[in-house]
Amino acid sequence: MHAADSVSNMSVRRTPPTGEGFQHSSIRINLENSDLWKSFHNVGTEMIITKHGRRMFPHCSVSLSGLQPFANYVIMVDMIPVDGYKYKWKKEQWEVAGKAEPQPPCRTYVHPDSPAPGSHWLKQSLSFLKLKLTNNTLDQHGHIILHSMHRYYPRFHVVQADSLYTVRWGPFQTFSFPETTFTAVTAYQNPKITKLKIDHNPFAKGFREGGTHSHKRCRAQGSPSGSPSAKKVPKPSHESPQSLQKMRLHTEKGLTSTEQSQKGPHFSAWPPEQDASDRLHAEPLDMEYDYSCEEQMVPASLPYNSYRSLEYGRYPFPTSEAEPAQEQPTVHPLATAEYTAPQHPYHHPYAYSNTADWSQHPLFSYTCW
DNA sequence: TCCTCTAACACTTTTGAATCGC
DNA sequence: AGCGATTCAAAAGTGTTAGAGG
Repeated sequence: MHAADSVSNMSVRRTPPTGEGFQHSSIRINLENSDLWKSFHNVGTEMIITKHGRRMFPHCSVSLSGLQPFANYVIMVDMIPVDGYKYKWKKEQWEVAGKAEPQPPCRTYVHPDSPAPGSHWLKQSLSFLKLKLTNNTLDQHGHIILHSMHRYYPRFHVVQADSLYTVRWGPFQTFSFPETTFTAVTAYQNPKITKLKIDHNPFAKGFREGGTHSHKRCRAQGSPSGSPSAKKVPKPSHESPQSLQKMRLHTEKGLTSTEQSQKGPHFSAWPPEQDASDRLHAEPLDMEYDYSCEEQMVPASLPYNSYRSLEYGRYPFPTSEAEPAQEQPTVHPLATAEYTAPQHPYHHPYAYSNTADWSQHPLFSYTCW
């Protein structure tokens, strides 16, 4: 594993630059194992989802900086559909197979250490190893529910809050990484992904190293991925420190997708807004390219809005929340004038009356409660 | 026929309790 | 008595496969 030496870094352009209500204005988030993610992304990351829940591999691991040491934070992750399509694996590539299924209940995984002071989060990287994905829409274990053959990306939320119950009042920031996009599957489709997983995932050693029944069986039956002594996949040449440094950090707060696309070529591909035909294959992350991570605004998650907008509409934002942040330092940043996406109004779920309701909200599931 | 999903399999890793020594 | 290191068994996790089901 090369987690420590590979970091995808993300900075946050805070708005406004001053104001006590935005104390975490310099929050930065790094994807710890970004090299591994990129290796998978270059092939077309697939994540197994099962009825009882399956961990992600690679798993989400990030490090934070810029937090206030004595302020409490809650760190959360949810999964956002990349687009409105479902896919199928055909002739060694992904093809669009129609419109996406209606979105399952949206759940958020809360990091088990939450809430914790900034000093705690700054000490070491955060691992979301225990986050599990399921295709069971009736799941009661709090796993994140996804549709098979659909594409998603994880979204990280850093919320300044003293408890899970005050999260809804805390200012928060949202981050995502382009290389973490994946296709949810119930069985691996791309043999290259299988090979990568076997090479990197310690739990798959039994399949990597020879001598086991499974391997002999796989090999005897000509499984394309069942090679017990699978060769180590050479590290992509683009993983040099120099190329990593080229990954300019960029976050755009309060930009519409159109505005984002005008900021640079990489924004046309992230957040995922492009035509599905552009994404049929794995999207190699060209390191020479100014590929970057940006803050993925919660309300700007357009692919999800068709599903969520109705829900948000049920919980109108208090009028006072829409005041400029400078005047109301404690107001939610997404409700500030800086947030210019009126066509996709984001309403903080003030009106959620219980955790069951919250669990259906992207930021308020009971996953880890 | 094709595609997707599930359960079982054999193996490794992780976890936590028990034990030991200082 | 308290603490840390070590050991060991159980639990949890892995990808592959055959077969079921739509």
